[in-house]
Amino acid sequence: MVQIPKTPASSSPAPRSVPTSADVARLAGVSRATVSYVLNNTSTVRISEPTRRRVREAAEELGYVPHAAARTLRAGHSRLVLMPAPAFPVGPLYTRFIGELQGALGRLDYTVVQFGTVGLHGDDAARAWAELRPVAVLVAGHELGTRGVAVLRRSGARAIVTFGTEAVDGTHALLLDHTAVGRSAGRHLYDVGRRRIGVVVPEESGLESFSQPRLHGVRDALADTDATVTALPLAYEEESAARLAARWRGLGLDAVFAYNDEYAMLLMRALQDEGVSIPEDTAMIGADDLMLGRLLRPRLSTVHLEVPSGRDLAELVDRVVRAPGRAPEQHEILGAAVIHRDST
Amino acid sequence: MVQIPKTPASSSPAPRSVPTSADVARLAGVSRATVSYVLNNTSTVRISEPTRRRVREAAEELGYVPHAAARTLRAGHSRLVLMPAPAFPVGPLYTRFIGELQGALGRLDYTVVQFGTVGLHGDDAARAWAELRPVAVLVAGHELGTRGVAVLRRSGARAIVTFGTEAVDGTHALLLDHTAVGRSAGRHLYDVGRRRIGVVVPEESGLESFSQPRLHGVRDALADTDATVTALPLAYEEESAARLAARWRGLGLDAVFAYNDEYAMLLMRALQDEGVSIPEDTAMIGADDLMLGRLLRPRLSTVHLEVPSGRDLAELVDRVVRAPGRAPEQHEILGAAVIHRDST
DNA sequence: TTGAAAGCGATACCAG
DNA sequence: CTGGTATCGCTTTCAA
Repeated sequence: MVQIPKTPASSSPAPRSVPTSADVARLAGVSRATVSYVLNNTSTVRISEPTRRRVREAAEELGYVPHAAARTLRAGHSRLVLMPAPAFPVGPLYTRFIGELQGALGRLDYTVVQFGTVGLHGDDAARAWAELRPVAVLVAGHELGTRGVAVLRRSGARAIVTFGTEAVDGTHALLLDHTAVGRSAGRHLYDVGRRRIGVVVPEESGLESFSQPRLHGVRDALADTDATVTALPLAYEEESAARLAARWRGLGLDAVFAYNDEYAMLLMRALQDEGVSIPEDTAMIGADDLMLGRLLRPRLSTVHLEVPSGRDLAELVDRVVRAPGRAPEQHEILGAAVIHRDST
Repeated sequence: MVQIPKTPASSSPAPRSVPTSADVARLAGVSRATVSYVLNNTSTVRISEPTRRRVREAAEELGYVPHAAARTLRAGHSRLVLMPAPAFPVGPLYTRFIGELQGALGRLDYTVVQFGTVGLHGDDAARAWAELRPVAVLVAGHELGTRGVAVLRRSGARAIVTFGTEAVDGTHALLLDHTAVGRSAGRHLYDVGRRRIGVVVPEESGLESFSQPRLHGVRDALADTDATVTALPLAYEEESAARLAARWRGLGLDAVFAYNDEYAMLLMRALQDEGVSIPEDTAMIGADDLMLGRLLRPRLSTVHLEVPSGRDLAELVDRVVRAPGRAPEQHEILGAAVIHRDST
């Protein structure tokens, strides 16, 4: 790591103690109850305008900030919507989705928080989340067992929304059926006349839940045809791609679905370095519709994923929180559309 | 958005009420105090082994999960380390950093949480964070004014660590001096014999705090030379790059620092499509040392950023939390090293 | 070695 | 319209 010289700067100000609503009440000359009424705009009770002003001014002057833990304790539940922080680099798609979700839920007065999950797994993770008594949890289905769901439910979570390839019992499930991605890719390659089709399967761990369904989707799409499907393990490194490219002609493939655009770029480079021409010798399609696909030559065909907007999910969460008795729903939310460019 | 058909599934289990430590005590036949002692491994008090077991079994059987809010309220502070969730796509570098940080702080028994910040700014954001009474806050310096710092301090935050281009008063500052990146790039281009140097400045908002220092760094490095520096506004879109490439020959540049590897890829493509050859006509260098740079042809020279590991930062946070009286420190943490490949 | 009880801060009854 | 006050779940003294 980079050197860290130590440079003392200005000294910190005297850390006065944290003002509470009692302090505000004292300064405003009212009771704590009144402070609470005013600051929460409680409508069931009428407070005179001068009193309101005095309270607000006192709060302002003291720099009063309500104590979320106290409120949570009293209320029995927080306004926290918990989701795990992603453990891998996320693309613009996901970032935008999260941003929308947070914005929308924020407007509905929830607090969205991404929980650091490194080192915690299964039921331990569920317990750690439950300690915060979140009102809702959004989580990948495979991170949550039946026990985890029970723990969260019992700890007061009103909405548990899972996403992944299969529904988790007792939760609202958003099904991301990646076989659809593979099916689209497979069908497209078949339609452009290819019959010996390779499918890149990343060797990086953590990607299996995407890569396997994508592979199976291709198999699915080509099951009743004369086409063959070959799985091609590939690590996200130049050497791995070079090795695969070196034995490419021996494989006798005329098309490849490269898992996604990034793996496609890696493999395209290696193949071109080997003198394999795309799309003439081998057609190639990626997935995710990243900018970089448009910057490759030939321009990369890709499978564009359609996911719901963060706003839609926010609405679902709010609906479930407010009607917690509702039976869990399952939503198929992953759409796939081929974007045909020059590489196929 | 994708269609969402509704498919009811199994009904949810009976939502029993949340077990508290009192329930555990009752089941184990001990007092609540004893439960607390056992579950927290309090060392100042000795509990018999059989009692410990009874308590633990009771907790297990009830699925007891402690209530973080109650604990926080009692303790006067949480173990929460708060940082804003990034509002833009982050690369592998940042993801790894966050992962390490969370892991390391988790091992020190802190809970790292990324706070959804969309729609909140300045003092409002600081107040929202303060409500959670975090023990530490990690935040980009420009998101936090003097008032924000005061609010957080007063609400009990023991460590406030800012990162950014300049120190924020009253906080421990991690200085990410991006001028160093520009300086490295500028010096390198000069060293390989280039004199008319362009610097890409992204038009996307939110990137100014990186792009401006990088630009100034180049100016800095070339201040006392015969080289010229030209700022080149560029949006991350193909058309914008095409427009820039179209007037490239008129600009008469023999080198360009492309802000980072992604903008470099965008511009390289556009220039090559215009028939500008790299590095002969124009040398190009990126930054961030992404995988994609190695996949371009020519392979992209780049500025590799050296940032501290998440572990180092975790250690700093822990140290500051435990010795809150300490004067704020300023650390220069950004190292920059040129990786010379084929594009310069 | 264990238990009783105070109290953290905010809220929502119920009296006045 | 406003003020006491009990309450949420947990930790931690102090007594037994």
